[in-house]
Amino acid sequence: MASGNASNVVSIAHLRQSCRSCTLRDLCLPLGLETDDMQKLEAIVHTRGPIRSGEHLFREGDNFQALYAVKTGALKTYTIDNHGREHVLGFQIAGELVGLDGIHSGRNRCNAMALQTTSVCALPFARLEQLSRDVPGLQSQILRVMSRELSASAQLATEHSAEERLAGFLLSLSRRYARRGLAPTMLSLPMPRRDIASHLRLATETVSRLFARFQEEKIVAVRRRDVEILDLDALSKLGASLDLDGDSHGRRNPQLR
Amino acid sequence: MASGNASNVVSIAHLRQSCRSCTLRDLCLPLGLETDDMQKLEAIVHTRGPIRSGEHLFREGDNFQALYAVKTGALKTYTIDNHGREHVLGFQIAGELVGLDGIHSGRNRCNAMALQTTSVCALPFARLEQLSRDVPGLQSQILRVMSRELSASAQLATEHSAEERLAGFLLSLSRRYARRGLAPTMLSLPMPRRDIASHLRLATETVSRLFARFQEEKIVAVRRRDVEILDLDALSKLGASLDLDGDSHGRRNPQLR
DNA sequence: TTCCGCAATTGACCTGGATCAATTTTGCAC
DNA sequence: GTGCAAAATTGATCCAGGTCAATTGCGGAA
Repeated sequence: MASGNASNVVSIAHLRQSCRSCTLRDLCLPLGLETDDMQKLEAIVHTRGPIRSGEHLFREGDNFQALYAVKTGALKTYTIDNHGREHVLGFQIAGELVGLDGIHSGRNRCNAMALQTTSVCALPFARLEQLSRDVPGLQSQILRVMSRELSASAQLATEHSAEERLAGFLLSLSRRYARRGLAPTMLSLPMPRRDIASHLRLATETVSRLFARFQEEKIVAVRRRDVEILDLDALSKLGASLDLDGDSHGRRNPQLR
Repeated sequence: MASGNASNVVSIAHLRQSCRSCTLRDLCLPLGLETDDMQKLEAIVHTRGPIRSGEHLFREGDNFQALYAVKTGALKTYTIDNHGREHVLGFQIAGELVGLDGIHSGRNRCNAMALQTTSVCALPFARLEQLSRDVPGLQSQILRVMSRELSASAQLATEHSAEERLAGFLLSLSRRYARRGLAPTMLSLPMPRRDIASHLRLATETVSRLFARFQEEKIVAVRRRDVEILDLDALSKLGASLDLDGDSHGRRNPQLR
């Protein structure tokens, strides 16, 4: 809590940034809103952070109060089942939303932990719901985001080989990095192998071995958490049967237009 | 199309039923709406059916027009990946909603096929969205339903043994049957083993063997598609680490709250 | 009633990925 | 720097669940 260290140049300026001037406005909820609607949204949003690596934004069972949009950094969400096993549900990077699964029960359904120093915008849900009555664009945007999450999650629940899942995961990350303007081929993974493995239902050793194999095959260059995608086509081929972004990128049913 | 056969006494009366008098009104979207709000909802809903076993309600890639609420019968949703493999995403029985995943892209993201003779209510999405601006209860209900789906899907995407998954699946079905007033211990499965297996990422043989084992252990009595739950406690123990209904039935974090 | 064909079961075997067990590598506190 | 603990890799072995192959129901058609 005390001081911002060197790696924590999260720029307090950033934290005060409004939706209108936010660099994430095209990724985040306000996407497509008019300027004055965005102003209304700003009125209910407040920034929270920095949350340091390992700290929690919220925990399973907490009262569900708000959705959170990641501004900088990255989170993982996970649950602990009643055998004490951790299950990583997903990762969210800048511009992405967490907490949607808490709406139903009024309690958070998972834990959200920072993987790096992270700041978020809190969107108090009651007010957001209220506001979305007056701002149709906001209502549909919320529904769209949830719908996309739903497709993505359903995809992840399907049966695929370890190779397909890791390839799909890298492709998903690549697209999400690209969306926020980063190089789609130079991934700097915010999470340890353990978490990737848990998310993909694999052992960490398997993830490690797959990275080694992909590297062997000149598909990626891996150096710990830095992954460079060398052969996007090859990777796409391996991961094509999975669409973890619900984004229909590949237009996979060309006959149906 | 020609004639309603014996098993198809879906009673045309049912099909004309309005939301206000629908036996499913407490399961379905109108849950918690005032009578006059329900009337508004009725105005946009129209019944469709019967859809016979094996026929499709919609297909992947179709223009997304409407959500559907199952009135009678049962559906499965599935995708075909680009290796031609089928993945069963889920099943929906009376009172449950299909099609939510199509909102985002404006196209249906999966195929919906009847497992039995089935009738549904179509809820044209554009109108539903419109209406939910005037009817706050409807808006929150939609969000709640999506949120619950999201938790459930995330759960299914986690790593669990074959045993845990099948137990969780039976428990989920049991609760869903109970919700609509059927005996929670006498399940009449609308789907073949193949589909259960695909949904749970197992081989049909594994499902079969697990049923045999559960029967061996006097946890269930299985006769083809009829499953009687004999020992709910034992089954709950096996499936407890999975919450496929996003329903927090077990209140599994007693220390919180 | 028998015949057909699919659904389900059962058994024998195999394998992808898990588990167990060492090393390396790296980041960090001092 | 040096020491230490966590993260990652690599190798050897194991096993849950898949695959392959019969066999056995069972419901419908004629």
